[in-house]
Amino acid sequence: MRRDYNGGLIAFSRFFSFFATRTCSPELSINSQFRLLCITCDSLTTTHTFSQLLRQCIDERSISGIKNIQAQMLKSGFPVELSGSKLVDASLKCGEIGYARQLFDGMSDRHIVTWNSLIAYFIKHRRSKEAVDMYRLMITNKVLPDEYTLSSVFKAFSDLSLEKEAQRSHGLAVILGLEVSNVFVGSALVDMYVKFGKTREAKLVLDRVEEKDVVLITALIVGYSQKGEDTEAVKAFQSMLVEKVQPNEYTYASVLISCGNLKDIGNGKLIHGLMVKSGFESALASQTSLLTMYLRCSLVDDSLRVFIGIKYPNQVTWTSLISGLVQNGREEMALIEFRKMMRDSVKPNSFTLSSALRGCSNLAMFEEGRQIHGIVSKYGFDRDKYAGSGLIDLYGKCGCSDMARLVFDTLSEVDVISLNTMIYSYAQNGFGREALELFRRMINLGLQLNDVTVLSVLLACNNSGLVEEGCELFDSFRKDKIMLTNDHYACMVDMLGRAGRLEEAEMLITEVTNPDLVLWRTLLSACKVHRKVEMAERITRKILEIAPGDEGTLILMSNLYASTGKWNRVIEMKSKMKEMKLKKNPAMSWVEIDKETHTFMAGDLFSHPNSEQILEKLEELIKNAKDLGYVEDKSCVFQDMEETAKERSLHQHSEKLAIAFAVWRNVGGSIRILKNLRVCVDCHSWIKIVSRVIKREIICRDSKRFHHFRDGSCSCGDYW
DNA sequence: CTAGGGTTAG
Repeated sequence: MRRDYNGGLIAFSRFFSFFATRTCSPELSINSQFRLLCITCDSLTTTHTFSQLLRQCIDERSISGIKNIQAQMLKSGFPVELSGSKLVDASLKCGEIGYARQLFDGMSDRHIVTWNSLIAYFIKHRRSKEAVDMYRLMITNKVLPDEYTLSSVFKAFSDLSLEKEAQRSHGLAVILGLEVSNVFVGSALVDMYVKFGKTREAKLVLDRVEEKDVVLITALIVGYSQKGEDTEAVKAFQSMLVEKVQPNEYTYASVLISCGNLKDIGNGKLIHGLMVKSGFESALASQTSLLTMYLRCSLVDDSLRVFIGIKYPNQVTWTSLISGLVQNGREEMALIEFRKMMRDSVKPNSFTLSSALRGCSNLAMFEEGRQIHGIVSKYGFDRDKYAGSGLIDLYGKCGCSDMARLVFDTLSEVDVISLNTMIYSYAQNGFGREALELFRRMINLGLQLNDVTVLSVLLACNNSGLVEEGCELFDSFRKDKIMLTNDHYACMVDMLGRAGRLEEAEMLITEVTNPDLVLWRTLLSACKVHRKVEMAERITRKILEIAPGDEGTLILMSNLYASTGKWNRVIEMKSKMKEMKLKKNPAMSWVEIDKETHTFMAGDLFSHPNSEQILEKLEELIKNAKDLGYVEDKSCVFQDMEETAKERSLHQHSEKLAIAFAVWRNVGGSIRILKNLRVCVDCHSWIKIVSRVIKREIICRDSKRFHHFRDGSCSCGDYW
């Protein structure tokens, strides 16, 4: 019966639609068309007439058309309440919220659709506060929300963190039975609880929804994925397949991120296959997630293959690629891709910039980094905390803590991470007092410190010889029951060890439940500094029990024996290393000149195209230094050889070659050197004197910290 | 005439 009625209505409106398109011509104004139609139709069909005309107004975005129609309705005595919601809807679609609101306010009796349209409009334009206000007004007007109202208003609650009110409305959805019966309401609820971080609640809602669909389940997977409950995300995806719900591009986009987080390449590849099979391989967001997944699993080649297949990568895609490459130690390539992105006129955002900056700072590429700083300013991210932290990190790792501080002071919002980065910059560069002052400021601001904070302050004390302060802080951290990791202990062992308090350092290790290799090696290197052969041998036995033939340990012992003249033992160590087929990491230095990075290896005098000039300049610098009192320190040579050969080997250290090259190229400003190992005592005293000779600052970042050589002295105070 | 889910970061 009812179906017949509906069918009749549909047939009628089809007929009318035909009529309307014939009657309405673009030459006539909406006004005259309306009059025309009124003449040809009786009042019963007027509602349908309106629909046709309004649709045309929407197509033409003509708010005046809508106003005309309303005027005609009034004139012909047609009650506005009957068609009010259509007028409101048309106004909203023309982007005229003001007029829609005016209409709404003028109505004495409002249909629920009117309320829903307005709420939906506010949600769509992220005007959550107004959406909630409208919802509240609806309740006070005793209008009962329906499935449309509820499925949109929940987003506003999560946006505004209105948990209490959200719960009350959830209760309403339960009472109305909509939580179970309407999957739109269910998904909105799941999404809301997910945004509140309550995946458990979200799952409970999902379980109650009768007919689960792809959106509902995806909303939960997204929740798990974003909260780091990645195993749950993958499980939910699998059970979705079991229940024969087809995943779509949104689903793939989120579950793949979880596979990446888990480094679960097995499932990752499986899902990749599924994605191709179901035809979602060309959806950009899924492709981006796929790219991210391969990068997180360190499968750089696979990720590049995915990237090549992407026709129009957007900002997010590029950012994912650039940050992933940096994470995999492929900084140079990351920066090339960054340039390509800029060339393709894809705008960078703060994520992109902070990743590109991190690429620069890892390689201490000062010039390149400064150019990116220019881009940061150009796009207005100077005060942004993400881009800002990248800049602070860059300047810190290039030895300019002053510039890092300048950036830090312009940030619009200071948080734990930007503070950590700044403290760490000071720490690396040996500005312990400044680091501690910032740390105190952080405490005063009431910010919750984390493990990076702890490491940064301890490192600051360590690098500035503030042993007492360091111990006090460490004790206070222990007292405050702050989670201390092996890294924190290693820092303390290093600090105490360097200060010659070896027994205390060893005591500290016994406190650690699961001491790792690094911890013992740190102690061992302290033994080396203080030439405590017996203790070193005891520690070595301990290490070799955990890790037989550990490379670092054998090298350290070999060097210790060398510096105490026990050459027989040195040979013993070396043969042991040969047996294990271990080779020492070659010592390398890098220097960036005119945005080009030059690499130097210790003892390698010929591979650089300008070796001749470099050696000439080096000889000159050594002579100049000797005139001012430089004498080779042969304790830095760990091989038994003739005295002159020892001198020669010292002269071929990679940092000396790099500095000679930079001086020869006559670079302006400070000379910046990056080293993979730590700077030796001989080079350290040589560079000090050279900095006076050439009247130029030399900044050397070794594997552990910075040395600023200026006018014959070093910022580390000869303590490193 | 009104409704639900995604990808990048220090």
